Amino acid sequence: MIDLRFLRDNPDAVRASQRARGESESLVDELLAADERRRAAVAKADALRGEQKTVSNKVKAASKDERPALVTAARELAATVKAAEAEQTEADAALREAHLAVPNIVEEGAPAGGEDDYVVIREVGTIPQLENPLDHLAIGEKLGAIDMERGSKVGGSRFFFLTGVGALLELALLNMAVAQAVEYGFTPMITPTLVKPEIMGGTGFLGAHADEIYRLEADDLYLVGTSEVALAGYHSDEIIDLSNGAKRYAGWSTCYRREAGSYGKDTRGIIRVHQFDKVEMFSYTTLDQAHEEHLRLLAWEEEMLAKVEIPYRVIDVAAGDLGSSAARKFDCEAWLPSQNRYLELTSTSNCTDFQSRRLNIRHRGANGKPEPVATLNGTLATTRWIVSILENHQQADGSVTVPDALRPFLGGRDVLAP
RNA sequence: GGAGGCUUCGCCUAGUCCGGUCUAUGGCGCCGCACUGCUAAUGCGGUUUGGGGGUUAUUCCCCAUCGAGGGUUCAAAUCCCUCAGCCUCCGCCA
Repeated sequence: MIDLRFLRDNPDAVRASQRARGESESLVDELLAADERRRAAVAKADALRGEQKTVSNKVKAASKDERPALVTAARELAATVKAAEAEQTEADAALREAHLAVPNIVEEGAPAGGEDDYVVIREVGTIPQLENPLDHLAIGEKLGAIDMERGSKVGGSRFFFLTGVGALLELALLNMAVAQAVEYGFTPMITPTLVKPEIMGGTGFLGAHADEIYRLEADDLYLVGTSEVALAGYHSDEIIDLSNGAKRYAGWSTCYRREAGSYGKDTRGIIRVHQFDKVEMFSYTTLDQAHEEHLRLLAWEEEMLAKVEIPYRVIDVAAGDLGSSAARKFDCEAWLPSQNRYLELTSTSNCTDFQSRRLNIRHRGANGKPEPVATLNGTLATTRWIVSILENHQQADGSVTVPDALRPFLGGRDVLAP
C-alpha cells in the first residue's frame, strides 16, 4: 500500500508514477475519493459514539423516575450509532480495496515504459567463444545431471529430476550462496513454502499475476514462488528494532510457479520450470536507507556471479515491468551461449514501504514513534544458474569446468565429466 | 479426530462468576528528572497501538483498541455465538 498522506499531498506525483507504469490514473482518483469518504464516515461515527457515551452515563446516574424516558432516547441514539458504524465499516473496506489496487510508487530514475524499455547499466565478463555450443540439457544429459523425461513422467511438463552430479552441483551452488550471505551478516533461514492468504496478499503477489501462484483450495494455503513471501511475513504485525542497522535474512526454499501464459516459452530443459530451489536475500531497512541497501543487494548478487565466472549484464527494469510491489528493480542476466541471448539469473527489488504497510511491519523512528520499514529482496542463487554454469563452462570434450570458488563446495572437484 | 484449559496496552499479571465506579491493577523492563565522587540503590513522573482535532514550546481534547469477527444491551474486558492460536490429556500416525 502506498502512503495515503503522501498521496493527499502529492496526488500528481502518484499519477505520474502510474503513467510511467502504463497503468490507469483512475485508480488514484478512486483511492482519493475512498479516502475522503472514509474520513467523513469516521468523523461522523466518532462524534455519535461520544454522544452515546454521555447518554449512557446519564442513564446510569438517573433516578428510577427519570430512567424510562432516558432509555428510550438512548435506544434511538443507539440505532443511529449502529447505522453510522455500518457506514464506517463499509467505507473502511472500500478504502482498503482501493488502496490495495494501487501499485507502488516508482522510484525516481527508473526507466519509463514496458518490458522492452529496460536500460542496460553495465556488461561484465567475457562472452566465451564456443564452436557449436551444446545447450544445458544436452550437456546435463551427457553428465547424467538432468532427467527431464522422468521429470515429466512423474510431475508433468516443466518438471525434472536433478540426478547425481546435477544434484550435487545444485547443493554446492546453494551452499556457496548461503556461505556468502552468512559472511555478510545475513541470518540463514529455511522457510515455510505454504503460506496463508493474508501473507501472500501482503507481499503483493495476489494482484495482476495471481494466476502464477499455486493454491491449495482444500486448506486455503498458497505455495510460495519465492521465500521472499515467508521472509516478508516473518515480521508481520511486529515493531522491529532497526537501531543497529538493517535486518538481513537469507532464505533457502523450494519455489513453485504455475507458469500460466508461458506455453511454448523456454520449453526445453530447466530454464522455466514449475519447481526450483533458491537462496534469496531479504532486507528490512529504514526508508531512507533503502536505496543504498538496494545497491548493496545488487553488489552481493554480482559477487556471486563473479564466483561462478559467468558473463552477465545488469539491467534497470522499466516501470511497466516492475510488478505491483517494487519501486525499482535491477536484474542480472547471464549470457546463454546456446541461444545467443541473455537470461535472467537474479532480480533485486526495492519495495520501499509497499509490503510493510500491508503486513504492518514497523520500527521506531527518531521520535520513538512507529513508522513503516522498507523491504528489499534479491536473488543469490537458483536452480536456473545450473543452466548458465553448464553452458558457459562447457569444454570441447563434453566436460564442464567447475569454477574455482565452487570447488570447495563440490568436494574439491574441478571438472564434471561424462 | 475427541475432551478440557488458556489468549488483557514490550514481558508477566489483577479484573471476567455477579455488565456501568475499568478513564484496565500491580511488578519487571525502558525513557526523563532529582539525589549522588562514579556506578548502583532510592524517590518522582512517563511508557499500547491506530485515527482525528486544537496549539505547535510544553501540553491538551475526541474516537477506537482487552486474540479476530458477529450478537444481546441505553451501556460489554465482563453475557451469547462463530473462528484462530497456544497448552494438557486421549485417539491415530511417525
